[in-house]
Amino acid sequence: MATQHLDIAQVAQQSGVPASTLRFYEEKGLIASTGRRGLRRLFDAGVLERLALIAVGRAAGFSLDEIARMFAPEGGPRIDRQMLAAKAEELDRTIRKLSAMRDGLRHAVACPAPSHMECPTFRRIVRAAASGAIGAREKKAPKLPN
Amino acid sequence: MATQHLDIAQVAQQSGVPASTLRFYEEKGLIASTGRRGLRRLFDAGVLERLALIAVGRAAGFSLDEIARMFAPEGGPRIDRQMLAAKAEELDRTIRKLSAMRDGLRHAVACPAPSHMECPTFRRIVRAAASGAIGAREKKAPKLPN
DNA sequence: GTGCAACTTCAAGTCGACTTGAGGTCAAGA
DNA sequence: TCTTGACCTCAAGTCGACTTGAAGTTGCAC
Repeated sequence: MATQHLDIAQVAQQSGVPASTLRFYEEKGLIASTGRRGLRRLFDAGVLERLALIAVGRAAGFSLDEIARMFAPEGGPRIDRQMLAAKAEELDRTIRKLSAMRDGLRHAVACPAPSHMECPTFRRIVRAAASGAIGAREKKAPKLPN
Repeated sequence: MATQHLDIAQVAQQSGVPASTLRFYEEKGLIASTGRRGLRRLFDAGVLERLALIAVGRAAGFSLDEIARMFAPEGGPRIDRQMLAAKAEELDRTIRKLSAMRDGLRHAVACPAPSHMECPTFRRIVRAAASGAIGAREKKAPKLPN
């Protein structure tokens, strides 16, 4: 045998991704099964890495369709580098905002002000984090596990 | 007049948040109107800051309910500092993952490998970003505008 | 006083990402 | 051979966060 084959239950167990989600991802073209044993899907071990990639992409706020577009064409139509660069920029802005939010939360933990909105430091942090976040609706943000 | 009053259309225009969303947020208790002119809601100018806060919270991946819990009780039951600290930690982990993802994307832009999965650098970055992201499903991550 | 654009309420619809349920199939162990 | 349990398919349901639509009301310009 070439690479190791795992059935769907093993992939689910090793990745933590439910079998129902694996089927759903396959249907969406995000992962591919390499065959069947009876009815059961078999996956190449590489699927685990791919799932990790999908998880990270989701964590970064990309939709499944975007992830598919970014990584699906293995040797396909050629990946859009400009799009990737734009995504990296987007991510960078997100990171800056989240950093401000984190600082704001840490401050709130320590701050004695009765309501955080009355604390000038907190308000300054919010303003920093919010610059541009408002008034330019596009999509929204995701929630990370772990 | 004490503070400046804005009607819902002005708030919508200045914040970029649709009036329907403002009504929805009010219903959820995230913002409060200070009165009415006829049927029309009037808001205190401070609502703009509050909306910014909500936007940043969303960008950080918090649900509306979580945001409400974090900031709603203006002088209320007392804010849960431990929860805020935990959120800050969570955010910090998210930020590290997103940073890895961003680096991965930037590398992908420059990398000549035919498929990114075949590039050792990219795979290393994915592994770094994924550590813990997989196998510990809980929720998912946000998508930031702007 | 009359129009009407812009607001109001309330219920229902939408969207992405899955999950759940009903009914079916199969490989492997007793 | 027969059971059984884990998988299969396909349709429908769920959840959060809004958006849309129908039907009603009203401040303000004329």
